[in-house]
Amino acid sequence: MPLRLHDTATREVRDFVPLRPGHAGIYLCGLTVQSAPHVGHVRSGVCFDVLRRWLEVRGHEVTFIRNVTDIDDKILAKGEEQGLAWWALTAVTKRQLDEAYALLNVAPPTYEPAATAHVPEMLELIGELIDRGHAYPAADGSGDVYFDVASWPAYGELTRQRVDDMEAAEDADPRGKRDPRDFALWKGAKDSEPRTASWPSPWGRGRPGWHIECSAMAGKYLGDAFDIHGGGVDLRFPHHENEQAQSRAAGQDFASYWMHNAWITTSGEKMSKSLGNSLLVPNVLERVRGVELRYYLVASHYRSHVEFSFEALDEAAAAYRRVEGFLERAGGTPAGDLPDALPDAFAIAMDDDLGTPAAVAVLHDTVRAGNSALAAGGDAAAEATAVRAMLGVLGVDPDDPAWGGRSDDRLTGVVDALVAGLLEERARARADKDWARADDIRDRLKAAGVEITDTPDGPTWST
RNA sequence: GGUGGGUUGGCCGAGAGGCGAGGCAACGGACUGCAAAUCCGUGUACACGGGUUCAAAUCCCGUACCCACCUCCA
Repeated sequence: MPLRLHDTATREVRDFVPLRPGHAGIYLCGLTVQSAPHVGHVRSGVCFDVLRRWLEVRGHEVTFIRNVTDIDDKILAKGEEQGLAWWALTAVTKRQLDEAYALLNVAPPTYEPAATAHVPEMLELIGELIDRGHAYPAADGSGDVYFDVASWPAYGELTRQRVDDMEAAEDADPRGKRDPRDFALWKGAKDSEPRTASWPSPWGRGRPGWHIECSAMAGKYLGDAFDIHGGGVDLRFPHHENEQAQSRAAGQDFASYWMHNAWITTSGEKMSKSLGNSLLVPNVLERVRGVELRYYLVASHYRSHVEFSFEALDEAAAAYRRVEGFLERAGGTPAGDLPDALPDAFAIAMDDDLGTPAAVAVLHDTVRAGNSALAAGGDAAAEATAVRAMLGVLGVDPDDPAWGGRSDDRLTGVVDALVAGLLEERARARADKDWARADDIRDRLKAAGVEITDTPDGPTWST
């Protein structure tokens, strides 16, 4: 059963055939580091982290590149607004982003190139496009360089749009463009902009356009042809269309597969800063743990719209705790990840364009089977191992050190001793049939966040 | 105007011609001193109107509503 992935370019789910057997190269458009990340931003990171994990299970060595856009109009504007140097703003925002990814157990990419560190590569690519007749410096002396859309007949193929049908942007400033649809490869510096935000080029000082960054960096780290290019759906046009046009016009094959994750909306609308701070990752994590948020994201398909709600988030957290509860009851499992322990149905679901919802259903089926075995007095080691293997693929294994593990062993020891004392007291009360006293102890522990579970082998507790 | 996606039970969320994914919640039963946890059981859901078919949530036609992109937004 081959792994099949949905390719936006062909609009179908097709077999994944890597350019080099046993290897997969992925380029994911990262974020523009101009503001703190919200839940929607990290969904992309989580979706492609799951893809990466699954490719690895399937025996591929994965080279995963995720860029950082650290120079653009908004960054300059925001920096000025906040009285910060633009590069100071991006440094702070980048740290927030790293933290958000870490809180959701999104593995760091193989390499994370920053746009500002790759200006020479971009200039080289722009020069190549000019030489080939697909780009031109603006005639108005602005120092801008544009891609010549009319010179590339395939333009529009990724999103299947005809150039003539496209609505020209109303606010498009034609400046030195030959056609309003031509887009900037290089933007000449303006006097109002800080000098640190421009670099020398054959066309005068300036800075790169957005699209050229990704073409240059993907080419540098993955080569002229690579397997998968990913990002959010909104990037299909113009960003990805433009990237593909540039790279192919420069003679590169570029991506074999295009994968796009869907949105998270709130109140039916796209998440944005105007909706307030409530959905920033650190704020959401005041309500649920990182692993629970990640479970919520992974439980729906990456190409499906998710309407974010705290109610749904709470439900997901409850479902996840059920799984955790099973693992605790089942006792320990052998260490290490065990792809061999993955149920077939789980693998089939994942092979079908990362069918995480069906995969999660298998997870729950296995948990129920394990719980049944335990309820019947048997052992559930096989189920527990399978569950942990599945959770590992989804990046939500509770024992993954990424979640921080036991916060403080000494403290845990202290609490354990205190709770043990109270449980002994309760056991005496129960033996005396002093139910009021027994229940009082249980209620007080519960109020403190300690849940008591009576088992045939005596009570256990968890937080 | 062009392009793409959607509308599934109280809620979330899969599926894509026949066999009721899974979760959360609810109700009944088992277990328990009572609970909790767990197990067992309980649902004739697929926007609307037509059509095709032995069979439609799934295909076709039409309608309504929603969303995204065509602006340097994951």
